[in-house]
Amino acid sequence: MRILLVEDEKELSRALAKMLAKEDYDVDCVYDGLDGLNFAMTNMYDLILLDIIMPKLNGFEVLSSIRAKKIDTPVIMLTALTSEGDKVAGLDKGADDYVAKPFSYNELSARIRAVLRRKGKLVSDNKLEYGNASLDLTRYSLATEKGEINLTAKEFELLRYMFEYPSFVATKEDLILKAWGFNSDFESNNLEVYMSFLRKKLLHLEASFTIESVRGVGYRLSSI
Amino acid sequence: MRILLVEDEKELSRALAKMLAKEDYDVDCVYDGLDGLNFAMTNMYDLILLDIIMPKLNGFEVLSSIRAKKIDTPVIMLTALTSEGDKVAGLDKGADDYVAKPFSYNELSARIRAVLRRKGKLVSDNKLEYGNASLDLTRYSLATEKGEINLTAKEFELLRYMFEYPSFVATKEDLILKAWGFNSDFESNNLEVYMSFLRKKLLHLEASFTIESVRGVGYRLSSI
DNA sequence: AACGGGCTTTAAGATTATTTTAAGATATCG
DNA sequence: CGATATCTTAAAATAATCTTAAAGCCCGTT
Repeated sequence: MRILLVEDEKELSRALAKMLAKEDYDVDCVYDGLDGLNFAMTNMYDLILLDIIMPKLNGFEVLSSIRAKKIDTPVIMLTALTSEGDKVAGLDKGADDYVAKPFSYNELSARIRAVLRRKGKLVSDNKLEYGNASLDLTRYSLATEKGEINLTAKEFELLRYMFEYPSFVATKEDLILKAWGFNSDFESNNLEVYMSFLRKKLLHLEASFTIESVRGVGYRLSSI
Repeated sequence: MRILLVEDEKELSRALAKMLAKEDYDVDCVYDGLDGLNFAMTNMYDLILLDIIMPKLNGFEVLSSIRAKKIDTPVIMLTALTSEGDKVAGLDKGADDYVAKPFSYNELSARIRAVLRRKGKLVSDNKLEYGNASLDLTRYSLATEKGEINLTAKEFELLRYMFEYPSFVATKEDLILKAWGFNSDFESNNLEVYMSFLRKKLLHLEASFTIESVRGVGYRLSSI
């Protein structure tokens, strides 16, 4: 999941980014409202974390602008303001949730999952869905109406990435990066072997979709 | 997309050009403000990356001059100056964004996309449109109201180039360069074969335009 | 320290999609 | 009408990907 973090306190920003990365979110950080607005406009994020008190444009202004442009990316406001009035103002302008500083990381994490779930990006607290299948992020398993099957670590990372960005072609580079990490100058056909494993499991579960290969580029999910 | 890079530090320039090329931008490099201004005046770029501290004319001067001539190509200023004052000055003079050195490549890349999108050069983050068709850069596919069809790597590169510069005649040399790379002294009719493939797919999708051939020169998109 | 089980990697041959070649058909221009 | 350029199609060549089996590795257990 891609998260845009708009927060002018650099230290807090860095700490949050690190923790979010640890939970496998892909995070972009910007440090003022104007950049926040510009980045939000690319419409490529699954969630925006938006501070209120910031230079140039405050969080409320950013929120109003992006909603005015019909960008419906979910937004969680982060703020030191604790009054109920401000909270209501934010929700009125189209925020999806509101977290008062100081907050615990666990609280933020839970609220992020809650919002993603409400917006249909996550199914239940820790599941991703595509077609008739559901990928359980806590159990490393994949299920359809035909049953549940366990995935190995590599299978899981690969499928998870494709489930998170189901409309994209996942490039081979990105997939290798996700499952094997940085300097994996793969001259082997390992990725292909794993795609074969996954396809076999999808077939076995009678999934309503397949993994298509896009020659020279990567793989994509595609409904049958 | 065509980018003009005006940057006097040759090493940085070369590194940036390489990375931008990897993301399929067409980059022209110049190394001082005067050349920057001259090239910008051709009005053929989708974006200008403009250093501030440069020989002959500095970035602010270049920017003022091109805006005075009603050239509205988007401009992103690149600079070592970190003061807010300079940033504001640049934005006041008509810059569209401002990136402080040192910057990460990801940041620049995201800002470029944000600017192109704001300026209407990109439809959403990763689609190009022409007539009733939309070329999805993340899916390597082409869609109209009749459906979606997958493109092979070569088909995609060729059509992408024509979608990016729809008002121009794409010369055969440029198209071959894009799809096959440098030393492709093509004596074959490969390009024509691919144009035939593409026309067949456009017909199948009931596209509102065709690929016209311009005898002796190349091809152009043309509404029916 | 040896064993076993599951996961991961390697390797090789089979398969398939893409790309290239080639040749005849069709169009354009002076 | 020739001469030249382009179009279309099918078949051949190429290169990417698939699949399978076996080998290697890691980790917990004995």
